Amino acid sequence: MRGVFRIKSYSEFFHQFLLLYRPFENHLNIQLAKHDLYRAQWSILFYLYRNDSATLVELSNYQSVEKPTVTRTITRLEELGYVEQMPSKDRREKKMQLTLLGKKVYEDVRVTIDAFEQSILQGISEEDQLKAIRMMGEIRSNILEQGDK
Amino acid sequence: MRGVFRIKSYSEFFHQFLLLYRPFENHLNIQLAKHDLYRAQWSILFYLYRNDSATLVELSNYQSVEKPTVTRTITRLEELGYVEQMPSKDRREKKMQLTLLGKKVYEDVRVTIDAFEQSILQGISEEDQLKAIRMMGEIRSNILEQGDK
DNA sequence: AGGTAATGGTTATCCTAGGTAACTATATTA
DNA sequence: TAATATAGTTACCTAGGATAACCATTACCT
Repeated sequence: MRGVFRIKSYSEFFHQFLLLYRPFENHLNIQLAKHDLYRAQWSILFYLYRNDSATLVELSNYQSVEKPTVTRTITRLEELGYVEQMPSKDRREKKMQLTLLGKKVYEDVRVTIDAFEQSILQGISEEDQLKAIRMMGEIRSNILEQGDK
Repeated sequence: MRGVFRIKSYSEFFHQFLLLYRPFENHLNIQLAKHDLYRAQWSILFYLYRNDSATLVELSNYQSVEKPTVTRTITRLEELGYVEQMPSKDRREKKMQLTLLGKKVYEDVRVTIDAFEQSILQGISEEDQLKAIRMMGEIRSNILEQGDK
C-alpha cells in the first residue's frame, strides 16, 4: 500500500511551480505597466543595474533566451533611452550599459516592485526564502548542465 | 552600514524564480516534444487526470488563463482524441474528461516527465521539496487574494 | 411568471516573447 | 593567410497569452 497513492513530491514541485508562474507574471506585468515596461525589458534593466554592463550574448546566456530575442528587447530599450552602447575593444560585440535615465527609471520601478514582492511573500520567513533561493539556483544548474549547451 | 549593501531576499527570490522558469520550460518542452505535446496541453491533461473532469471555466481559473486560451487548447486536445465532452446538467458548460487514449498518453508521457523532473531535482532533499511546495502554494494564494479576482 | 443579471463558451483579432535559418562583420586559430 | 568561430542582425514563424463582442443558457428578483 505505502507509496502507491502518495503524490510524488518531485512532480508536485513542478506542478506548483507552473501554477505560481502565470499569476506571478500577470501581476508583475500589471506593476510594470505603471511604468510602461514589460517583464523582458525589466529583466535586462535588472541585470545591467547589477552588473554595470553586458554584451548581448552575455544577456542571452544569462536569460536562456536566443540572441534575436535579446536584440529586439535591447533595441526597444535603446529607443526608450534607457540603455546605450559603450565602447569595446572587440568591434563585433555590443556592450551595453544603463543611461542615467535608465538608472533613474530602474530605481523608480524598483520601489513599486519591492512593495509588490514583499506583499506576496507575506508569511514566508526570510530563512525559508533563502532556502528556496538556494534550491532554485541548484535546479537551474542541474538543468543547464544536463542540457549541455 | 548594515543592510545597505545586502541584497534583499524577497527581490532575490523572484529573480531566481524567473531565472529558473525559462530553462525549465525549454527543457520541459523538449521532453514533451517527444510525444508531440506542448506545455499548455500537458497542463490540461495533468489536471484532468487528477480531477477526472473539469469545465473550461474551471480550467481557466485554475491555470490563471483567460477562457479563449482554454477553448483553443481544448479544441486541439479534442482533435487529438485525448479529451471528450461528457454530459452535464447545465447546458451552457462543457464538461471535459480524458478519453481512454488520453489516459494512456498521459501515463506514457508521465514516465518521461518523471525521469526529467527527478533528474533536475538531484541534490534537493524531499523535505526541502515539500517546504518549497508549501511556500509556492502560499505565494500563489497571496497573489490571487490581493488581485481580488 | 417574466424580465434582467450573470455565467459558460466561442469567434475574431491583437500582442509579447519566444524560436530558426540565413546572413554580415569581425576575431581567432591552424 | 585561409578557414573557422563568434557577435549581432534580419526576416519570418509559432505558442500561448489578452480583449472585445457576441450567443446560449441559467439564476435571480421583484
